[in-house]
Amino acid sequence: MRRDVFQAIADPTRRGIIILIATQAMTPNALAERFDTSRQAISKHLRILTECQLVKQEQTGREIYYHLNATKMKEVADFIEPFRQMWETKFNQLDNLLSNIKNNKK
Amino acid sequence: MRRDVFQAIADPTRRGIIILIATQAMTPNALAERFDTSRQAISKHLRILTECQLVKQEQTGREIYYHLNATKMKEVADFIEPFRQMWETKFNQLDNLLSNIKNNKK
DNA sequence: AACTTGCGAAACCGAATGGTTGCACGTATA
DNA sequence: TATACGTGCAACCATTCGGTTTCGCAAGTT
Repeated sequence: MRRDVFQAIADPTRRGIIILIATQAMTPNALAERFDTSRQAISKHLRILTECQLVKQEQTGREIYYHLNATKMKEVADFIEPFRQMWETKFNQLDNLLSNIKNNKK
Repeated sequence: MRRDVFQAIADPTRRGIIILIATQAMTPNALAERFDTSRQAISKHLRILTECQLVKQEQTGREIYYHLNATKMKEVADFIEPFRQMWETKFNQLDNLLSNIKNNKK
């Protein structure tokens, strides 16, 4: 099935998985211990993350280590980035407002 | 209902709405003309965007203009940002690899 | 060879999603 | 006042989602 990165990160458990494997690759069993769900449920999340290429598999023996493919995260960053100016200039406007109030009080 | 920004941007139509109203506030009717769905469907999307505070309403007469609240987008940026180094250093490694090959050929 | 371990896939289930149609209500206009 | 317009809301529907339980299979272990 055609998967979408935005849909993949919509689920909080999947965001948790992403954060966990960012620093170190992990197996489904190891991941399942960190969440309050079954291994199979984690496996389904990993399937979704794999389908949209947010995650890569690396099999060693009967264990499968899941790595993060951070490059794919760039798609989200590209969507967000155009709006960065908007919220940062908003803070600047607030700063200006505050400094104006400060100057008036003098 | 408790809404989540990540879930809000998971839908492509909602991302389209966000992009459209980023530059200029728009009414539901005006938005509906830009998509291949009914006005009511757009209205439901706007409700979801409003509930997670990605969007603000401004009523003038019988028209309601929807503005983007870009500040809320920062929540997504905060999640993405820690991974930026990972994909950027990956590009750097590729650059190093390429320059090494180039040097060896000399 | 028999057993255990780690894993994915399939079947099933309740809840949520995204869409539609029909309606109600306030606001402008004739 | 009667009519048209802009909008949100409720009811309904097919599909998807996230979870569980059960199973099959390959890889180690005894």
